[in-house]
Amino acid sequence: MKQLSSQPNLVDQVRNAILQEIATGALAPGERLVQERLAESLGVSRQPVQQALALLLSQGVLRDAPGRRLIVAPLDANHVRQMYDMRAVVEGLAFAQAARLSAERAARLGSAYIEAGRKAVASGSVPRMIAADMKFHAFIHELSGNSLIIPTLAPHMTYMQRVMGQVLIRDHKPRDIWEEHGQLLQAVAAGEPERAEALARAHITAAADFMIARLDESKSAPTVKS
Amino acid sequence: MKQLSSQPNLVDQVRNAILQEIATGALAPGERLVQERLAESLGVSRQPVQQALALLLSQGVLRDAPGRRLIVAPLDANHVRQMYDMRAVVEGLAFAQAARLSAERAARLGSAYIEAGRKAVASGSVPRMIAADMKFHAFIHELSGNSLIIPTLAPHMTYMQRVMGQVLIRDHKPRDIWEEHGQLLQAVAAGEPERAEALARAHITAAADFMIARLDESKSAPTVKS
DNA sequence: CGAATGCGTTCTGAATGCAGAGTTCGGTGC
DNA sequence: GCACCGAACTCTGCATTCAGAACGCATTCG
Repeated sequence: MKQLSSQPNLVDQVRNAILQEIATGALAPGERLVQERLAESLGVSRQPVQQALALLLSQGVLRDAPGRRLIVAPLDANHVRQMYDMRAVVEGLAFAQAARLSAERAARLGSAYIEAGRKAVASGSVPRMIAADMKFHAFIHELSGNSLIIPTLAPHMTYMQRVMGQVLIRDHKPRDIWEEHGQLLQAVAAGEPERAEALARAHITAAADFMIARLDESKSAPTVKS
Repeated sequence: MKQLSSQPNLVDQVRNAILQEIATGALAPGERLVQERLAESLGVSRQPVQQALALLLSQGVLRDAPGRRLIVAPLDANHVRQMYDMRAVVEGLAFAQAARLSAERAARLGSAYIEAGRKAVASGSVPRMIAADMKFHAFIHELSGNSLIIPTLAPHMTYMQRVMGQVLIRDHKPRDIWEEHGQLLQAVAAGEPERAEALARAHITAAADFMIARLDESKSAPTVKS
C-alpha cells in the first residue's frame, strides 16, 4: 500500500506560502514582515509563523533589520553572483561524483530528461522549462550519491527561484540550456569526472551571467512597495 | 561605536547548548531528544527548545525518526566523507576567490595566523590547535568576499566539530597542518587562484582521510546509550 | 500460547497569554 | 520653528495551555 505520505506540517506550509509570496514579488525585497499580519492572513496562529520566519532567516531568505525587524533579503547583483559562484562549485562536485559513481545509470536514464527538457522548450511554457531544468539537476544530484548536496543547495535554490521569478516577471525568455545539458550528460555517462565538473561550472557561470544581465535591465523598474 | 552584539537569543543559547552536548558525546548518535526533558534541564520553556530543534533538524544535526521523534543524526564514515567532499569544493572556492580579490591583504595579515597556529601546536593544547585552525579558515572566508561561504559551511562546521570531538575524546592528536596552511597562504598571497584552489582541496581531502581513519578505529568502542 | 484490541500515558504541534523592548507621535521648552 | 522628551502603542520573544497523535501495556479472544 502506498504511504499516504507527509503530515502537512503547518510550519512548512507557512514557510512555503511566504516563499511563494516572495518569489512572485507580492513581498518585495526590503519589505517588512510582521508575524501577526502573516498569521492572520494565513489563518493560523503566530506560533508556526514565528518558526517559519526563523527558518527562512537561517536560510538567508530573510534578514534582520534594525529594531527587531525582519525584512525580505535584498536581491542585489553582487549577492546573486556570490550565490551562483557557490552553486557552480557544488554542482561541479555533483556532476563529478555522478560521473565517478553512476555513469551507467546516467547513460541509461539521462536521455529521458534531456528529451523532456527539449519538449518543454518546444511547448513555450516557461514554468515547464524551469521544472524540466530543476528535474535534470535533481537527477544528477541523486546520481552523485552525496546526500548533502540537496540540503546545502536548498537555500540557494529558493533564492534562485526568486531571481528567476524577478526576471521572468518582466517577460524574458530563459535561454535554451539543453545543448549544454546534453554535453553534461554525455560527460557523466562517459565516466569523465573532470570534464563533467568543468562543464558544470561553465554551465552555471553562464546562467549567472544571463541572470545578472537581465536583472540589471530591470533596475529601471524598481518594485518597491510601500 | 561597536555593536555590543545581540542580546543572546534564548533559542540560540539552547541550540548551542544542545550542540555542545552532542559534540562532547553526552548525547550520543541515535539518542532520542525529548522537548520536555531538554526544556526542564535547561530551565526554559519548551517553546525555544522546539525552535532550536527545528533549526538543528534543518541543518542535519538531528534527524526524524519514526513516530514524531527526533534523534541525533548518526555519524557514519560515509556521511563524514560526503561532508568533507562538500567542504573541499567550497573551501576551494573560498581560497580561489581570496587569491583573486585579496592577495595583498593575505600577504600583509596572513602570516600572523600561521604564526599563531604554530604556537598552538607548540603549546600542545588540542583546543587551541582547533581554534587556530578555524581562525585561519575564517580569515580566508572573509578575504574571499563571498558572504555565503560561512552560512553555507556552518552546518558542516558543527558536524565537523562533532567528528573532531568524537575523535579527540579518544585522545588522538590532530595532525600538524601548518605546513599546508603556509603553502595555501603563499598561493593566495601570490594571487594564484588555481593553485590555491587545488591546494585547498587537497588540504581538506587529507583532513577527511585522517578523520575517517581515526573514526574507523573508534568503531571498536560503540557508544550507544540506552 | 500467540495475536489483536482497548485504554491510559506520553509527547508533540499549535493556540493563546503576558511582559518587555522599541517605535511613533504629540507636547513642551528653547 | 526646531529639538528634545515622554506617553501610548506596536510588535516580538517566551511562557503557558490545550488538543490530538503515537506508544505501550494489559486484557481478551482465538
